[in-house]
Amino acid sequence: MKLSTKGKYALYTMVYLGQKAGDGPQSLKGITQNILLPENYIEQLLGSLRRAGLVKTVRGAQGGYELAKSAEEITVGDIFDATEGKLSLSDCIADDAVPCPKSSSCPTRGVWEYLTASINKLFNSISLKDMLENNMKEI
Amino acid sequence: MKLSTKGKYALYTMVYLGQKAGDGPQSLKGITQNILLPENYIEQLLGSLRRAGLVKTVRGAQGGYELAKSAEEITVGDIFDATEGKLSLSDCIADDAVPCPKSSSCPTRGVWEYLTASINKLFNSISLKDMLENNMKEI
DNA sequence: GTAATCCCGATTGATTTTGTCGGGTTTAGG
DNA sequence: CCTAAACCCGACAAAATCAATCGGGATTAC
Repeated sequence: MKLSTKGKYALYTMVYLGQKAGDGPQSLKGITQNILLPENYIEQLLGSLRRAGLVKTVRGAQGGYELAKSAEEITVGDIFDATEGKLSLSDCIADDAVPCPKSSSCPTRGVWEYLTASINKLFNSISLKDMLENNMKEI
Repeated sequence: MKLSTKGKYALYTMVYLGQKAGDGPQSLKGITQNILLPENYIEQLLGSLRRAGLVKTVRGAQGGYELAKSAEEITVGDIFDATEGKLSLSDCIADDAVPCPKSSSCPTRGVWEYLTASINKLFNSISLKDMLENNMKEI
């Protein structure tokens, strides 16, 4: 079980924007020169983050990206959802899943639901602020 | 973020073997006719489960697969580890990772460690017995 | 007007996933 | 001993996904 690089890169990007919060919009070029990741790829991720309402953009010259809300209001779960798509351990409980014919009797269904809920709760319990302050130990 | 079908199929298979515990070895053909998954593919997964010490096999005619230990002693984490490989949200903290040059200052490192530990704990907290008895609610 | 910058869809190469296949080995039962 | 049932295993292949790359369009500060 792995996370794709999207979630990982998006987290790096958001941490960087968090560090620069209040300093005005950060250009894509500036961001990627700092976090050392492919410019065009990060651009795509920033698009997802924008559409999810996590960053806002200023277009045109001197434009760039910045956090759309405070670091307390953004969670790891928000960032993963925006870039990796909703957590889905088993299709049978995904939002758009066709109902499985044996769903009522399936002995693993409860497990998927429980695991999905637990992991989502975990992801949503960590804010960008926690990361910036390196608060992981006490959570 | 998704689990591959390996972990999912392996869970189905193990639940089936748990239901048949005590009834002697179950043939691959019998297993897959019940859980309705591709025979040759499940065979591969059973190989991984065997090498991980979760199932044991009886070779030759009338042979088959059965749990190698009691359902209490097998966890979801064991099954996922055996079939999907160790949980790895970020390479930088994997066992075989080359140490990242900026590891000490990386603000996301703590997050990966915390998330990985939490999810592993979650996976290890659910036994095959819990699944068989549908005990998820109370965990 | 122009350069800086974001926006976005299409395409591509690499990798991983999800199987399939063929033959080898083991063993119960007659 | 023979045979059929069954596991074992490595190689192969199709499909899907990932990780970018690219080219051009739209917006705006100066």
